[in-house]
Formats: sequence, C-alpha cells, structure tokens
Amino acid sequence: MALRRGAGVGRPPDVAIKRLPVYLRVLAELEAAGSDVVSSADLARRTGFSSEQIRKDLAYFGSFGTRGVGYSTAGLASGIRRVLGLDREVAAVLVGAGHLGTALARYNVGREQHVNLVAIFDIDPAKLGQELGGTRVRSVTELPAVVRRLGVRLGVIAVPAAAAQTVAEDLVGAGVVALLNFAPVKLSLPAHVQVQNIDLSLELQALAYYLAGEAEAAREG
Amino acid sequence: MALRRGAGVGRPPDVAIKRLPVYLRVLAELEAAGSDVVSSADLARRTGFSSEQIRKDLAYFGSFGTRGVGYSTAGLASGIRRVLGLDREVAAVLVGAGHLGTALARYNVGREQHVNLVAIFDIDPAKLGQELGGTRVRSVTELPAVVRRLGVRLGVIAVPAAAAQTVAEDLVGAGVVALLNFAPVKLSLPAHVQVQNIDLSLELQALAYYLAGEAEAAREG
DNA sequence: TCCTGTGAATGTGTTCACAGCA
DNA sequence: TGCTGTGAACACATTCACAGGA
Repeated sequence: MALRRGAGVGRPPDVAIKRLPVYLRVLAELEAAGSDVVSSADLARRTGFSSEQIRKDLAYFGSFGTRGVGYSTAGLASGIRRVLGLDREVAAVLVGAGHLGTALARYNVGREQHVNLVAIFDIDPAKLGQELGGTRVRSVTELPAVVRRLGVRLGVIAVPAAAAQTVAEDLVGAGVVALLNFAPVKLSLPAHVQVQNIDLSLELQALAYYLAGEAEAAREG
Repeated sequence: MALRRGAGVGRPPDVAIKRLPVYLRVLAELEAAGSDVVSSADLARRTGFSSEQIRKDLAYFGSFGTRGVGYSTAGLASGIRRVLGLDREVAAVLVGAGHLGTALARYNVGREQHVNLVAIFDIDPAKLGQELGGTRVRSVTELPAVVRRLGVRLGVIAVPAAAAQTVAEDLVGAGVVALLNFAPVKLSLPAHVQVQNIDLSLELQALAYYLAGEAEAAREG
C-alpha cells in the first residue's frame, strides 16, 4: 500500500510531522550510498529515534514496509515526500536580505530539493537588484503583488523585530498560510496561519539552564 | 518565597524550561512600560500560553506570586534569571563566521543581557582579525586552548555540515557541555552534552505539510 | 524467521477545578 | 474578593509486547 496522508490509524501528532524530514534526509544518504532496503532499526541508528516510534510515525500514513524485510529506500523517500507535499515544487518567499536572510538564501540553493525560494524582499534600496542564491532582491513594496501573482503560500521572515508583524500581515494578506519567523516577537495572526518561530536568543537562554544545572550538581557533590 | 531551582513540586519538564525565556522577554517589556505587578492572565495574553500553564511552570521553582495580587514584575524576572543561571554572565563561543555566524554575532550584541559571546572562530584566514559585534575572529586552531582557558561551557556551531562533528568534538573536549547546532547533521556526542539543533531546511519541509493539508482540504471541499 | 504494524500499558504534559491565602 | 498554587482528570506521546504476513 502506498504511503499517503490519512491512510493509517489515528491522526499524526505534530511531533511526528517534524520527524519526517529527518527520515527524508537519512533516506537520501542511504539512496546515495546504494542501499535499496532499510529497516526501522537502521533508521533508528541513524536518527536517534526509537525504531518503534519510527514505525508508528510511518504507520500514521499507511502501511508501506514489507514484513520480514523492511522499507524500500526510494519508495519510502517518495512516500514521505508525498505526505509532506514535497512531491511537487513548493514555492517560498524570503523577507529580509540581511546576514540571516543571505545565509538562508545561500543555504537553500540546491541544498534541499522541492522547496524553492522564488522571491526575496528587502526595504534597503542598496540591496535591490542584488542576487542571493540566484534570486534577485526586490523592494518590499512589491511584496503583495508578487506573492499574490506567484501564488506563494510559504514565507520566511528574517527582518528586525519592529518590522516583523507588518511583514507577516502583508504576507498573510497576499495568501501566505505558513510562516517561518526568525524575528524575536510573537506574531498575532489568524488561527489558520501555521507559524514556526525560531528565536536564537531564547534558545541560548534555555540552554543556559543546563549549564546552571551542571554547576549546581557539581556544588552539591 | 524566592523562585529557585527545585523548590517546587516535581521535576520541571524541558518544555517548561523553554518557555521561561519567553516569560523573561515579556517581563522586560512590562518593566520598561512601568508595570510593577503582573498576573498569570496578563502573561497568558502576551505569550499565547494558558494562564494555568504559566502558573504551573513557575510553581516548579517555588511559590513566587502573591495570592489575590499577582507577581512582582521585577521579582519574577530576577527569579527566572536565577533559575536559568542568567543572574551572572554566561560566556558562549561561536564557531563559523559566515553569514549565519555574522548574523548571530551581530544579533547577540546588547540584544539580550547575560549571554556574552566571548570568542568567535573560523577556518578562513581572510576572516581572522575581523571584528563581529565587538569580538575578534580567531583561528579555529586556537579553539581548544581559548575555550579551556576561558572556561566556556556553551557553544554555537554555524559551520558547514561536513565540519560540524569535528568542531563539536573539539568544543566538548575543551569543556563545552551545551551546544546550539545550526549544521544539518545529527551530532554524536556524550550523553551529558545538551544539544539543541536548529535546522532550517527541516523546518521548511515540515511547514510544507501544512500547505499540503490546506490544498487537500480545499480539494475535498 | 524476520521485521512490520498495532493494541495495550506506560509515561509525560496540559487543563480543570478549587482550596488557600493576601 | 481575586489570583496563586496544586491535586485530580484528561489528553497526548512513547514504549512495550506481540500478532501477522512476506
């Protein structure tokens, strides 16, 4: 049976969705190395997740493996791509061409297939017309028209905190429904918009807790 | 009673630790705005978490509020800082001075107190001696000695995937126990090392799922 | 036989509902 | 009275244990 959305039992938890791209990356490595079959135990070794969890994650989308054998490497990869909607090209736009935006644009190119940066916007006139990873930087004033014309539904925000809410509203107004937000602010947006925040200083501050724990454990013996 | 590590009931879940810096940011805004008391309902409104969850998170570390009143804004902030170990300066090092590393270095400066970038390393001779956010870029060959001498225990990895494992091992060998890793690889490190991975393409791919869901929902009516 | 797929058991985290105290 | 602090109920996620089919 093919691996597809909703074919399995129960609803897939969000945490399972976030593990699928990890499997995809490992499968790409295995395909490149010439393995054409992979077991959940192999995937467990390479991802750090338990084999039961991996089997359960995959089973949310249907039966895909062969009992006694394992999963077809290529078949599982294309199945996961289909589940994630990565079996066709996904267009994304980036707002903010500072250092972070530049890193994202460069990184994206050719790095992972099927998510394509189709436009980059910035407010700084000095940056307009520059190419980042093969995509020209446009004025943010063009954002609504371009996003709407290209039908883009995925956006990445890499602008200063003060500008983020406005940019987010413009994106959503133009049809974007999923956002990756690097600005250190909580965005207020309609509930149907899926937002993933990545906040560098919050992560660092949370990590500090574990340092403190170490120090305390050492003090206490 | 003062808010401190382990003063409350049960062990704080990791997800609660990750929420503490969010509270800290909101509290800083409230302090700047002159509020000297804040209720869990206020924090809920500004963070998007439920008020019960906020009270529970704080209670893991002891009783801190005043019944019928709320929490002292300044007192709660300093209590959370103490829990996270941010009541004293925390030193961190950054490895990789590319666009991402530059963004991180610039962002860090003055942005959030108490986590200080004390050294930046890169392998590219052209970058050595440059200043990023007030810190000089050194050769990665100096990494072990500098990290050990300064007693740094927090590291940020912003190097290409191929270099990340080696860099991570060097950092851990020199005494680092907590890592923020931006390289798209699973690091194999001793269990006592706390690793937080931030992987841009995995996040984008996971978001694509929600686009696909939208498309499918539309197709199905 | 071997490894997948899955109900049942367990564990973890969140929400509810209210007791407790300024 | 009002808001914190917390046991109890609930929801969610992971692990266990094994049935099922190549």
